[in-house]
Amino acid sequence: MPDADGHPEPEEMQLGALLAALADPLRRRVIAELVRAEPLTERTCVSFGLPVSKASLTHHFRVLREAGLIRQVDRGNSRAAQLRRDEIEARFPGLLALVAAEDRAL
Amino acid sequence: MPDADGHPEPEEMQLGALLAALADPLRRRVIAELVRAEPLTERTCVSFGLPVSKASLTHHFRVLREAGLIRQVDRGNSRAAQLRRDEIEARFPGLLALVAAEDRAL
DNA sequence: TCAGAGGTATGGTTCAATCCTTACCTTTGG
DNA sequence: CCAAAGGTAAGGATTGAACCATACCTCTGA
Repeated sequence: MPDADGHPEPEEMQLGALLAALADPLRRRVIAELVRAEPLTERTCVSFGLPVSKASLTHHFRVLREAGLIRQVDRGNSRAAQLRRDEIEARFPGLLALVAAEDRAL
Repeated sequence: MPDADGHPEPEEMQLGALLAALADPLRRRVIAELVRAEPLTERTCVSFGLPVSKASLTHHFRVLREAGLIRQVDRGNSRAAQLRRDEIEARFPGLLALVAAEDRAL
């Protein structure tokens, strides 16, 4: 069962949900940046500078979280988003590399 | 430019379109079967036994074709669908393996 | 020649994704 | 204490995806 914040366990991750999450260009941009960053990088939603409202940000990050791509942890003032790199790589090897390899010019 | 039937050239394939096409479980089922089959296997739309109408079949196979996943060639009586295995593998290595590795119990 | 199989096109419905605005909560930091 | 920042929730508009029924086209094969 996913935890209270909707993080699925690795064995609960669904390929369909991951692909659907990554089909959106904004969400793919977030994941691509995290893949290219240092392994344990933590970022706030706002820090990606996506051209949408705060409410839409919440939506997109929920999709990423519930698919299992990111983990969001409470940091008091904010919620830090972190790529679940190793867990994804173990279950769906090569997936993150595909996203990272995409042309940066979206 | 895609040809008259909407087949994109390898360099025209968009990761977003491929992921969106593969996000649908029926379409993923088609691709998974083709990946597991003999390399040059040709199948008709109907042969996959998908639980949708003929009109919906046309829709799904168009999505697969326009994303670049399959090639549909005229065989007179019918149109044969063939996986564009090598072209996809060259441009998005590992993508097909992910689909093929998914649990067969959809 | 013509019935049937494989596909496509059209028109229309339904449902979900995306997006926004507004309002509100929590924590930090002055 | 209180303003500002990060984030969520609720409500509503818009768009597109998926689906079906029907009609139609083309080719095969009896």
